[in-house]
Amino acid sequence: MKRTPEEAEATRLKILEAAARVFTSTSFNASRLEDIAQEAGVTRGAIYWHFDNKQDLFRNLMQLRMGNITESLSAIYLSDLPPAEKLQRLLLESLLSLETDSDYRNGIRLVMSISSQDEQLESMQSRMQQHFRMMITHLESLLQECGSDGELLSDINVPLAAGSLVAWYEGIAGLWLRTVDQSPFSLTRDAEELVRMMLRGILIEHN
Amino acid sequence: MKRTPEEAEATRLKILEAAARVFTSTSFNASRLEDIAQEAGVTRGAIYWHFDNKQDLFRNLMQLRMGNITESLSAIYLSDLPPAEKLQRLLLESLLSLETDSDYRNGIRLVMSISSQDEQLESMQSRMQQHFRMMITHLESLLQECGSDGELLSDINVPLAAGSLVAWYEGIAGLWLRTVDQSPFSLTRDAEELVRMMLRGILIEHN
DNA sequence: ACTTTAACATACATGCATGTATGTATAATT
DNA sequence: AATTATACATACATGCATGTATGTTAAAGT
Repeated sequence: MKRTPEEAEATRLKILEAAARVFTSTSFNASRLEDIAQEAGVTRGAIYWHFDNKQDLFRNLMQLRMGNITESLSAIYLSDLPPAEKLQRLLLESLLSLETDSDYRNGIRLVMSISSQDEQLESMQSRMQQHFRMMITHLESLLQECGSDGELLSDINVPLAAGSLVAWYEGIAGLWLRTVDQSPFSLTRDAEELVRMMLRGILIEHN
Repeated sequence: MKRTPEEAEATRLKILEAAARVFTSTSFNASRLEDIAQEAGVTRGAIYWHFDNKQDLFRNLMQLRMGNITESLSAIYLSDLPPAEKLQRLLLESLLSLETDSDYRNGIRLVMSISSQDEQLESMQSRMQQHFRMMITHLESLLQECGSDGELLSDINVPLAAGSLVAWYEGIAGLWLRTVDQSPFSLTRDAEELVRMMLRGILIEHN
């Protein structure tokens, strides 16, 4: 039953994709390796061949998805738009991607799911903290640039505003992900207004 | 080993308090009834006497804490302050209570912990959804009143603003609860500024 | 005083998901 | 062509937390 390297890699990816579906459809603990294997069309033996254990599988999946997320965001971050526009686009894109990009959505869902989970995942927890701190830092420097451009309201505390923005985004994402079908708002329709409302408390408006 | 009704009620409360500590110190699944019993100074037998099972224990605890939370908030909500001030105080009090009131903090922690947990708690999940929808509805009517007072920025979509406020609060609370010791902000110091920043995008400012 | 029943403690049964050990077929190596 | 190592499948062992059944003590009823 030996496979070619390409076949092996294919089943590895199938397992990861199946894991993504199962993990995001429920919690880490409630996800049985048996279910993941079945979803991938293999047995648990295949999973234990490619990954050390359940936690390792989750870690690999997270690393993959978090990479995608930060990549798609840093594309905007590294562009040469004016900082105020960068900020607005960053928030807008993040919100819209939740509804339009199922990979991104499931990635975020995965990321948020470990917030208050088992301590088996505490290494992931600290990685997440690190991730969010980095996001806050990025937003801080963006806001700083906005300040240099005179786009910032006079009495804004930059680190506080950055933290508030990240928290706001997490909150919106969490609320929307929980409701999905019967959400109080549609992102494709309302994202722009949500961002405008939020930034109005931080940036100077000019139309 | 029969106890007086007072003694029995005392141990019931001891179990609930112990459950609160254990449940909030980790996840629902990772919390063993053995640990809770030990924390309460009883055995699992006592727990199974007072409660049907683990889920029932959690449900009773949630009901208790959610009652306290909504009670402390509706005190402000039902006061006869002008709506704009009510809104500001509601958000401010909610944030400050996180840091000052450990019962409230643990209640919120409990509430937020079931966001993406086992489907054993799906009845709790729907109750939570209901709870947050009610909060959104309350905020909507408050914002509506603000509108009647001419305190609302002209182009505000009230339901959207209400949802955004709830999401923002959840986000701040979640971020703060995860960090606790090394948080990017201190609530007692920064809550007022956070609220001002947030409401500036919704209400008309006058000083 | 005797019986009953409440409020637990203790002991036992059970399931269930994980992890491991072993089997097997096929690709790669010599 | 024979051997070896790979990529799994299958079978087995283990632990562990839940739930249940039974035992025990003391308060309440009669």
